[in-house]
Amino acid sequence: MLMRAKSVTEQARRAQIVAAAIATIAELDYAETSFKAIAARAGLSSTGLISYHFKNKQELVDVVFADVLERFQDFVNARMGQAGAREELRAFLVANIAFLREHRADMVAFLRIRANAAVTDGGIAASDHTALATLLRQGQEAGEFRAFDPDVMAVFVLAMRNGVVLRSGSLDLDVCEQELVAAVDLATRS
Amino acid sequence: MLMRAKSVTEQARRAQIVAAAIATIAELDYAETSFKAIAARAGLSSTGLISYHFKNKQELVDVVFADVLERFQDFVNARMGQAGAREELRAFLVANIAFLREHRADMVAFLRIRANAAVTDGGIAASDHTALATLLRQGQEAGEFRAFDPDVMAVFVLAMRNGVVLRSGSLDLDVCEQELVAAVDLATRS
Amino acid sequence: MLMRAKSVTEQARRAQIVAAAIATIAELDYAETSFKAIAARAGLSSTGLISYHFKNKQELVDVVFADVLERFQDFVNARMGQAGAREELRAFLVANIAFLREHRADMVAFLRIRANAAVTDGGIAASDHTALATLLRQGQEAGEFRAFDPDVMAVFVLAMRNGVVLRSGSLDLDVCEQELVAAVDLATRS
Amino acid sequence: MLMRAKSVTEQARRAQIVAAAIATIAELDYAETSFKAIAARAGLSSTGLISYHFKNKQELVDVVFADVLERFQDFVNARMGQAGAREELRAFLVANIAFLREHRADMVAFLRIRANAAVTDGGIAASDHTALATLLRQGQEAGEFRAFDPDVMAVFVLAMRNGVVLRSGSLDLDVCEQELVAAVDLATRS
DNA sequence: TATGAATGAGCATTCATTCAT
DNA sequence: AATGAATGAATGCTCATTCAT
Repeated sequence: MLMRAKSVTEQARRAQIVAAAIATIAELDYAETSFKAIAARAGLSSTGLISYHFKNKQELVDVVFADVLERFQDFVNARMGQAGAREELRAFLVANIAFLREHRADMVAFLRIRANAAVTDGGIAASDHTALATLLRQGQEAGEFRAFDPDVMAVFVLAMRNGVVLRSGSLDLDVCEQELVAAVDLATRS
Repeated sequence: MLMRAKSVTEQARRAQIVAAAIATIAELDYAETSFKAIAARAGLSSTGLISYHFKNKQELVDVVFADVLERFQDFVNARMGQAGAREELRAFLVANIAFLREHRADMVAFLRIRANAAVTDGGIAASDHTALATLLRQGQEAGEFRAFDPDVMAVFVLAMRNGVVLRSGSLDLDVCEQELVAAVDLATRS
Repeated sequence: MLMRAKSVTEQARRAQIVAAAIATIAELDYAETSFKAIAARAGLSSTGLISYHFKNKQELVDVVFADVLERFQDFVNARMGQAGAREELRAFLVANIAFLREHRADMVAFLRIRANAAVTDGGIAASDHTALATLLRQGQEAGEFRAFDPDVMAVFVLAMRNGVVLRSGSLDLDVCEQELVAAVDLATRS
Repeated sequence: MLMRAKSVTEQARRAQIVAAAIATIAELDYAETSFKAIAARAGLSSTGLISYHFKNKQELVDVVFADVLERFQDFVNARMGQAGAREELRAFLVANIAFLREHRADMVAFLRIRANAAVTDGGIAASDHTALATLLRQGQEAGEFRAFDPDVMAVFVLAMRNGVVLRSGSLDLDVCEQELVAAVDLATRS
């Protein structure tokens, strides 16, 4: 696939639009997120500019999704690498809550995009799940976790985190973090 | 609140449209669910007929939401009423999965509507959470559950169930049920 | 033109619908007057009944217009027949205000229909004007009125009355009657 | 009230649409005036363009109304400023007929909009009446006019003018002007 | 006759996208 | 690269009218 390298200003503009799109999706509903609303938030004078920088709305959504995912993964990965699987799982959860604390809009936008299943990629979208399932499996092999279906447990853990994200407006995140770590540990350890 | 009794045909048509709306929301995205798509699925010749039977889109969505919620609650309540809180919680989870098995589209539609926050009611929408939090609190007082924040734990439990619903296309529900019951029990019992 | 005689109940229903249409046009704008609004005011269970009794909306409007006009003319004619033209003109104006006092909705509806030029008839619509112009002409020939264009003066007189009708919500009709009689007399007498 | 300055093209398009709206309202009924009819008259390819330039139909109607009113008032004011009240009243009437001669469609559209009471402004809509009533009152104080209710007389005078406007298709405006001036003078002078 | 369900054209409005500048 | 004007398809909704019962 041949594609021209993007210039610096081009990249800056795209980043600006992506940021505005995230803010818009997090503030309004996904269904209410229009180019007009994004352009207003980005201080752009025309929605045409969004179409100029992104092939279509789908591409913009995909880029937003990938952008948040990458920053999320970098953030979480930087806080993992613990010795044991239990500790690693705990670190994962703490990192998730930490990211949520600092980047609530990003996580909300991310979940809303995923909920509306508009992501074209597919592969990337599931990477979250796969990595966690792998960690759980390794912990089981190491005898740190009890016997359970790692894929299903991964669904559970990520769902709990998502629940916290969607309720983060009305919940105390310190309490959530503590309870989440405790509950997951109880549910998984051998 | 005065309202004329609805005729049998009227009720049948409304039920048909509600069913078509559920199917549409479950199949397409919530954002893509238009009167046209619903009418097509219901075999109606005109979107005008939907407007004839429902004041506006909001009312249709509200009715769909309330309809699923009522059937869900009847279904679950009929399977609860156990002696202890641990058993009650288990029964709640089993009933949830059983409903999902039989009415997957309903649950998906329900969650998608709630995710897009378009429900006018408000009170009803949270009843799920409140009832569960109360059960957890009672279990704690009875000494069956360990100490945790009941509201946060209710968020966790419902989030896990939601995770199963949204993944139910690719997961084995028997496994999910077993794992869900086990995980929640481990996370909550004293 | 052959047409079956209308039964008594048929006539009663038509009269009921016509009355409801008048009330609706007078209360709402002409543009907002729908079959639904008329049916509601008539206590009818279906707009289909209006279509059953009237070929289409145009016919209903025409009938409403002719109905008000006929009652108006009967009312006014019963109060005219004075000796001289000046007295006759005065009687015409007094009768107009009297009709307005008792049948404000009818006159408002009448004017609104005419303003929106939806009347098919044409001949009937102008009869008001023709009769008045004739009276003015006769008064001129009798030497009671000064020289003026009778058609134009008829437009003036009817316009003044219309102005009173449209403002009758906020004006004192006793004052209006007095001023109208005086002004028209001054403007016409020789 | 903050609003971005409109570009030259923008202003030109808006003016074009306003002109088309006036022509449409004057030609068709007010009730029949749709965006489609206006777009056709303006040579626009899409009704969407009207929505692009005007927030909604109400704003377009308000702008049309204010536009005609402003041009009318400028036109009339430029022809007034006479010494006495009688002369001033006469100048007002002559100016009205002159404007009608040159801008019949504008006046018809204006009256139709007002008749259908769709004007949001409210304040401006009545200025016509207030100014005239004031002139009449001043003329009475100066002894030029006889005793009458100035508000009612203002209603009469404006109603007469409106009558001429609505009949201007079938009346000789020269005759109307002459008769109007004479009739009003007779009805008001002391 | 009367009902209310059904029809399909029409409405204003929003939207992503294109295009000339 | 950026603007904003233009396009036309799509949306929810209303309407007069038709039709089976």
